[in-house]
Amino acid sequence: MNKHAITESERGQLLKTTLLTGLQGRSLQRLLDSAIVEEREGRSSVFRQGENADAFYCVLNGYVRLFRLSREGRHADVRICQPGEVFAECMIYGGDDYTFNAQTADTATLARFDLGTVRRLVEEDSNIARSVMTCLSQHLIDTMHCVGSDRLNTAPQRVADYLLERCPTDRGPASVQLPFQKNLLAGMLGLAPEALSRAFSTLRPRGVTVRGRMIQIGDVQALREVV
Amino acid sequence: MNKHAITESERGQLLKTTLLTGLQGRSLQRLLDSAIVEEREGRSSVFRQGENADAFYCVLNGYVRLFRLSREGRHADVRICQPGEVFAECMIYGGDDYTFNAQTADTATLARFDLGTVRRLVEEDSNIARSVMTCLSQHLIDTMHCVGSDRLNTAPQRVADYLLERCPTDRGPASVQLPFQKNLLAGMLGLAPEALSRAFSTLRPRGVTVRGRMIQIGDVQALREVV
DNA sequence: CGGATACTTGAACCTAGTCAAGGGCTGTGG
DNA sequence: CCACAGCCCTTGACTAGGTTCAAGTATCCG
Repeated sequence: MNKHAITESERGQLLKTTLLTGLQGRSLQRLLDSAIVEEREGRSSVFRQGENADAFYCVLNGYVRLFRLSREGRHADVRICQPGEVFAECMIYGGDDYTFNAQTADTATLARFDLGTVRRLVEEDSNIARSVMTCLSQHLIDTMHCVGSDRLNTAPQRVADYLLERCPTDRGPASVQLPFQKNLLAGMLGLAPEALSRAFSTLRPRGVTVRGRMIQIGDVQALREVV
Repeated sequence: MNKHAITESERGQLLKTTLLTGLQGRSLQRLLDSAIVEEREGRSSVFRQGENADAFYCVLNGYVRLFRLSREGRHADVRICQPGEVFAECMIYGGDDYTFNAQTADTATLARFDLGTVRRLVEEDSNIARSVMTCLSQHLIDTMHCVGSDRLNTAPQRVADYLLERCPTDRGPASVQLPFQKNLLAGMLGLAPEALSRAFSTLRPRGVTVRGRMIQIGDVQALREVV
């Protein structure tokens, strides 16, 4: 792992993230100054469940899986973090130890924020506090949505949802380019890779064709009926 | 529904909640002053998904189901809120509309906090901001835990988890009194009521006996093996 | 071109949901 | 005090959806 201060281009990427996008001026500068950039290999552990929490992160490049392990060693993804997303910011005010594991999926670039430092900034600067609250709120809403979706929707419905959310158009044909391996998409939707494959097969009669990471949708309207 | 200002005994209950427990003095007083108490019938809707969000709540008495509906009308609980718990505080900084439904399970007493008022308090008072962040963080952690648990554990494992968390002892026999109907417990664990019944049956050979809301555990150690 | 990795497909199994019927508790009214 | 109605919970039978294991195919990368 390679650590360094923030470069100009990384600064640009950070500005687009949920955490920093509402900030300006001095607040922005203070938070940026507290970050360190880490280059990481694929499948490197960022932190483990039960470890003492000392930092949270923002993904600049690549993907990070947040997951839990059962005692028999089975593994379930809880969230897949994409570039621009923040994770483990719940540890700022959420207890001493990480409650899940984080691992890079591929080579990834992360901005690391020290928890102690950010706690101090949050106390002093209400703009930063607001950014953290916005971030937490959005994650909570998304995660509650995930619970509901897991409990209500079948695999093909979840896949259709995912495609429709990323669909540029409302009607007619469209295509969606997956930004990562199907493996990650499966984890994101709470499915085994095989189940994802089968879900795509189920959607084929509805006009969904898959070639590698490129998904063609015959008719967006028709796909909406599946959900 | 019956609305009124906070009585002395309700004030005492509120002080024990996640939101207020870290506050004192002026911060506490300001937040308390902004609340209104509502007495509600069983199965009364507190708010609906898609409605404009204008308040969040704290449960003083009774239980509240947070749930989502599928388009075919099926229903999935996302969280069951108990006395002392706050819900929908994610709407303070989380978007304009409620993203789920809230309904009382039985007659319930709720403290209602106006979102606009609390937003102002949060901006002005960093203690209140910290309380909100703590609350959001804990909910996010709990909800992520829920996703992981849904994806990793079977029904009997989830039931065993629930019992063990509420178990007064580490070893030997114990008993747990359910604070509500099994119906609610089923929703909390993401199960149909029938599945909860069957889960209890599965645990019977492991020394778990059920009579009404009273659950007897023969040996806590043995039950831990199930998980 | 070769090897590794990711993806797909098939088959057997298993968990949980659904529908339907029966048991048990509670509260009400005769 | 007993009978009955209503509700909640349990149980059974069936079904659908997903997991697991295993084998085969495609794809990527050296």
